[in-house]
Amino acid sequence: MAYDPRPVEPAIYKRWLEAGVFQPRPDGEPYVIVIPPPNVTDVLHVGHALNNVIQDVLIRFERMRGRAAEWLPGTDHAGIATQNVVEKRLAKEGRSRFDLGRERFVEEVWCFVNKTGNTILEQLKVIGSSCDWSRLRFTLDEDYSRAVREVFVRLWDEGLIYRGHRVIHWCPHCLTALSDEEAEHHETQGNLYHIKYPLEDGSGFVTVATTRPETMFGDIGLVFNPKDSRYKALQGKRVKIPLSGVVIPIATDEVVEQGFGTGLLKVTPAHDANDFDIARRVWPASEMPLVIREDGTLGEDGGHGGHGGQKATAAVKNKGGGQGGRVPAEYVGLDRFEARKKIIERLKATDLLEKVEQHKHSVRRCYRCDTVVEPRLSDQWFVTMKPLAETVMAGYAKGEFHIVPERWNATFENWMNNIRDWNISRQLWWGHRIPVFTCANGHQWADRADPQTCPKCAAHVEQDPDVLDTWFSSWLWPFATFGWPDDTPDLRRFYPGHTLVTGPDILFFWVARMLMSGYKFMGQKPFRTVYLHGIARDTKHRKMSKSLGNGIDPLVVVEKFGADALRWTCVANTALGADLLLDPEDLETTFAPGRNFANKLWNIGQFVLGQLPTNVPAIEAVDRRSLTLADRWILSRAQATVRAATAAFEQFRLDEAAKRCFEFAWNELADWYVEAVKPRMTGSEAQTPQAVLAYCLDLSLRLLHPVVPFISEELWQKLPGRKADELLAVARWPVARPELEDPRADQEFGRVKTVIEHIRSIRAEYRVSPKTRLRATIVTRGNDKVTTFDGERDTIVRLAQLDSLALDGVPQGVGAHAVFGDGSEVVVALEGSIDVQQECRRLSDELGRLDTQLRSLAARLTNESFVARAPQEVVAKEREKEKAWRDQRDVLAGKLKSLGCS
RNA sequence: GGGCGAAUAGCUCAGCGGUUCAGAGCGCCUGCCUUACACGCAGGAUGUCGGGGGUUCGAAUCCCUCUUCGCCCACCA
Repeated sequence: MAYDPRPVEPAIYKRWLEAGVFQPRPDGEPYVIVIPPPNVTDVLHVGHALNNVIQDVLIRFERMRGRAAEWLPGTDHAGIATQNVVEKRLAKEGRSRFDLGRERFVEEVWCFVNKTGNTILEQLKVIGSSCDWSRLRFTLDEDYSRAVREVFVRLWDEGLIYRGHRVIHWCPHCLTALSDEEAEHHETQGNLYHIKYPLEDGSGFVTVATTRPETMFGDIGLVFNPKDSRYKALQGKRVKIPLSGVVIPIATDEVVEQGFGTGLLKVTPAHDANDFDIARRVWPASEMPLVIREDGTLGEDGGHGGHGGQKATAAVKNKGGGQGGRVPAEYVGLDRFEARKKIIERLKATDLLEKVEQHKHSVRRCYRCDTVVEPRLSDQWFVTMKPLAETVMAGYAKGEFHIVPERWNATFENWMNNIRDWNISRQLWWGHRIPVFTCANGHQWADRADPQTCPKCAAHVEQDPDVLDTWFSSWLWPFATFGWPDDTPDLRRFYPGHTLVTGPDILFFWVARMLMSGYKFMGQKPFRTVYLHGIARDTKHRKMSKSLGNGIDPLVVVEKFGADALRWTCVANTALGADLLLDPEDLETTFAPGRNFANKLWNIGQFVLGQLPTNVPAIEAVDRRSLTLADRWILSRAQATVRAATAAFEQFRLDEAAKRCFEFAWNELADWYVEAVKPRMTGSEAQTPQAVLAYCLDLSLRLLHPVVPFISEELWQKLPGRKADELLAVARWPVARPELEDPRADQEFGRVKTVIEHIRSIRAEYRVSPKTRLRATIVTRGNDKVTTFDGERDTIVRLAQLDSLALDGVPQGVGAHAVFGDGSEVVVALEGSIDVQQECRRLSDELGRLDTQLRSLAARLTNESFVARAPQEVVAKEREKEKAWRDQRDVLAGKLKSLGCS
């Protein structure tokens, strides 16, 4: 019967919850991880699974090592994302948020969040996440909101928050401003349109290259590089914007690259950050007309940037007459991309389009809805980031925290050292409302409370309508979750945390900013280690995403293969920081290894448990003299495994730790020890192997528990002597016992394995049925002591399926030979079925292989530089090897001769 | 334009600062339902470690360079 995780996993999880083992023990040194809070509306995808499995492995490892393990869970209100989800639902009913109004809309969102917000948390439980659910947080919790507000007010009072009038990224779909980080770069194949701007004086035209012709109604001038001799004559002249006829000046500016396009640049200050800077240098008094509305259509709606601050001057003369006539009527209301097409057609028709070139460039898109972002002049709240970043970098330089893998250092440093101010206002309704108040008399301040009247003049006050960027609340996660700004016991105990586990995609969004807020408000780092894991991708290396439809539903995987299998794949297939590649087309290949391993463990458990009496002696109570070579070998391997696995976990090499434990359980314990020990399991001699088996199974389960917690717990429960309330989840992590380390046993049992493998190999080579028992003889030489094999004679007989094994006798009749060690031989009697020709070929192939190796070894050893410069122990080892091989070769050669091979 | 990463068996990848490192899983071939396990057991085959150069006694492993992919950053009109 194969192991079925389906009934086991939920039951085990329930037991953990009931026992309260996920809450940190009251004593002991804390180990703290704060979860990257998933969006409340999220449903679990593989990315979450990977992220949370890694955290769970680390937290379970440290919990077993006796730390007070605190894994703080929670969710993020995710302003834009959540608002979008609810708006989409409203849209299905033909309604918009404007129909509801702000208050009712926010109620609607709360309603939705309260109903569906726990979905992902329940899913995290399904995959085994051992979060401290008693400390669950949400970024819109009352306490948490207080922290957000406190931070805002403090920054405001320090003058680190300011109103900026500048070109920001605007999403025409989400209808909000975005930060630089939220506008993702996408390399795009576009066009460079060469457009003719007629000179005002009718003396011809100049050509300007642009990728965004639809912005031209917002042009306030053209510039060329002062060094550009081609255009000297244009200085001071004016041109007409095609299709609108608005007259704009020509000037010079250093930033214009002569080699790009025509060397003439159209300046659209309200829709291009670079042009904004140019305009302020060249035409400081100029108006900056907005010609694309908030929704992405052409027209002049004023909007957030409508009050430009500067008045129109003579530099811009509106030929069409009248205010607001910059965009010709036929384009007003057209979507920007339609407008682009139409404009190009018209330009072509009026012979004002000189040419169109293909042009690859980076287009920014909204990280939430993928809409092409519109640069737009606007008034927004910004945080001055430089001082915050500098504090972090001072701590970073002192090594107060570090990033693994290290290769992210450069990226992190580069971003921090070139930090730009953070646009924190969003034109949304869902989120923390910006606590800035303005009275009728123009007094403005940030407030912890909601004032009704102005403290200075008692006038009526109004609160800023916008909300804060979601990340302005999540950047406080490591301390706001523990009660800050109050000085709580939790905060004192759990700050700073230890390991922050996340993907590199939110290094800037979240990690860097948490560091800044941590240093700023807590006076020190929020965590010691930032562990950046890979990203879940499909086999074509594409990020898994809903839109591509290449995702894998972790719950389907759990249903088909079990949570342990899912976890196994996440852990074993991702080397430190490497991406996790999964094939959505072939779940079997992707997840079967974990399921198979769980099944193997289950069966090892079935066997071992079946052998154990209720009172198994502890391993330390076993008389050392009763240990056989096989016992000593597996016990020694166990110690090596403990050391290797512990070290690997400590270094975040989860894949290595998992694989090492896998090898111990499967390849060493099951494949060799269990098979070797079977004959000893009956009778009075059974006590020792029982103790060894119990010890090895217990050890394997402990070591594997962080990775496959369910099956390990299930089996561990069944070990004899378990008290009813004992749980593996809080059992002690094994420590290597030096007294059980036995390098000699490693070596000697290694020889036993070699002999068995040789015999098996010979059997296969000569196609001897497994049913046929064979007779074999071992002739030892050199260090290959006959006593070694004598002690394990039964093992060899059993595992090589022999009839009898002679030691140091004279091999009878004809047989197949294998040489090993210091020229020792194993001879398998094969009267009748042996083919001398075949045997000759086998042996001479072997001899050939040996000769080749020997030659290269000899070359190395006769190389004086090698002997002189290589480390002594390397040379000594090579010498030993050479001697053994030489002996083997001599024996082989002798055999060939005696067989009469040519 | 700058930075980073990847190129190793048919596939997905290990190989953690050099001398049994040429590996694992899956797939493939040959035998096996050997009373824990066919989600298994045993035995096999497959790679000029992307190309070129260099350092060294010795290089998938370090340095340089080229090619191909991917990612991040940038005021690529």
